[in-house]
Amino acid sequence: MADPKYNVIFQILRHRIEQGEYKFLSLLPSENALALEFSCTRNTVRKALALLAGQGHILTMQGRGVQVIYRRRPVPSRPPSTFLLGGIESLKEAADRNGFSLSTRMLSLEESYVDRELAKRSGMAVGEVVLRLRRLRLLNDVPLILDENVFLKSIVPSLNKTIVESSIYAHLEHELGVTVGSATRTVTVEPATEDDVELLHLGGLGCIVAVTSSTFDTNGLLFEYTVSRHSPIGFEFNTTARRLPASI
Amino acid sequence: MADPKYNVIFQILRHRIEQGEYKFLSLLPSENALALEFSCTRNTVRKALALLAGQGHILTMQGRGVQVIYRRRPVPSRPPSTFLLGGIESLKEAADRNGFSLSTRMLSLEESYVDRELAKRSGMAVGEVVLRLRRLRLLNDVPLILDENVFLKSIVPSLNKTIVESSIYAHLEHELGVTVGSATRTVTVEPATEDDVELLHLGGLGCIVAVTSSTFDTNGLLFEYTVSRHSPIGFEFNTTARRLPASI
DNA sequence: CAGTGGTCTAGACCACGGA
DNA sequence: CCGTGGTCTAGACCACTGA
Repeated sequence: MADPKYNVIFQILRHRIEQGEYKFLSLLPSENALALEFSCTRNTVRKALALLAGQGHILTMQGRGVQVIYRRRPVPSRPPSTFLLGGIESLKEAADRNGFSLSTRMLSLEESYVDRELAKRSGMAVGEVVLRLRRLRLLNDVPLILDENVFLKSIVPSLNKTIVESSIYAHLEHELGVTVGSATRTVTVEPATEDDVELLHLGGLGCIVAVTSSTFDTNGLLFEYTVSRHSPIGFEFNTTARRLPASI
Repeated sequence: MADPKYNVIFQILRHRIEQGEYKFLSLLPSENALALEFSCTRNTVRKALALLAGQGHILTMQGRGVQVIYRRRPVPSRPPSTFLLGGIESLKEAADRNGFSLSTRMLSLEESYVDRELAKRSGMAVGEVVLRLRRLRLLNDVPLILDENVFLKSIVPSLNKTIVESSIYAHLEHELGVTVGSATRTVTVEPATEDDVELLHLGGLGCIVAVTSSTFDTNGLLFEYTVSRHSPIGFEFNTTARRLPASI
């Protein structure tokens, strides 16, 4: 099964919602009707609906129906977030999807070890051999993000300028066969350092947004720890919250 | 069914993980074993596991098992986020849970209408009658958040200083019978205004974190629009991302 | 009352991983 | 090969909404 049925249904329904076929505040066809249309059981439809709810596209109401709560957003002035929709998407993918040009400049690349301090922050074991990488990322030629990546050398044995300035994630996925399983992220705001001021376009603001991220591959190995220092200019992070038991 | 079985299982498993009974990087019992333990089917266990995965506590690996990826976090210096875990939690609840004192000072409260500009931002209809409210919120007596709430008057007919300075959400839920269905939030960073500088403890930083939020009740009515201006001092926002199809 | 979404069971088949 | 998680079906019963 290349693409699960619930995922196909999810894509179709999302498309209908985003194209306005199902309008803001209107009700979707009932679960039974959708099950009939897609020749599947209610359970399968419900999984597709759960995905839509997770994106903040719909709201299910017991006894009444499923309401569309998606509103078209104004076109963003830069990719709204590296991490849209609770999913996992690389910055390059996000830029492509929104029609922005992304370029990357490698600042440094070196082999190193995990010390106690990094171990505490990242969750990696003390003494692990890692590659440390610093990159400057420009959106539409404006330097907006300073990335500091740490990769486990056992997973990512080597990197070079070419890989690092195109897309590391494409390299990981296609060349190394690494796929991301889960990532936990923390967003904080910090005073800009001299490096930040020198390298990033901060628009006069003396702070940056730090997105710190620990990433597990699908084998359950914590292989990446990254701190992305974002210029606050145009930074946007979107998320949807809902009452807990509705997320099934 | 007061509390669904999958939710009970979820709570139990989460407790075991957070107490270290199931350790970081170890495997959970198999789904079949858990189904046996809790006298239910695999499907029900899987719903509980989906909730744990949604919190970044576990990572499921096909053919291998379910790995614990939860790490104990250092005690935060203030409640890490109003909106932990993709769920919905009021600031008061978050403060209580983390043992922080929260106090609130009402700055203004007035009746108003939704104009075109607010309609565009919030998604409310032009001309709706609303209550507009400004509050200063202090954590451990430090003024850290400036809240600007807009409530639909048809849902929240009246407010007063007492309600507004204790917990609006408790009032909504217990007195008015309003429950939250879904909320979409956007996090941005903005230059501090004069008001911000005067009212908030900014620690010398010239910016604030704006968390903008549109909230639907369980009847599918967009009844609240809020902009919370947070001091960047200690601001922290946590989230978990995972490959999409795993969220079922 | 009929129709909606919410929960749960029983059982099937598949894809993947490791011994 | 067996055990793991991933998908899906068929059908049941419940809780809630609105006519």
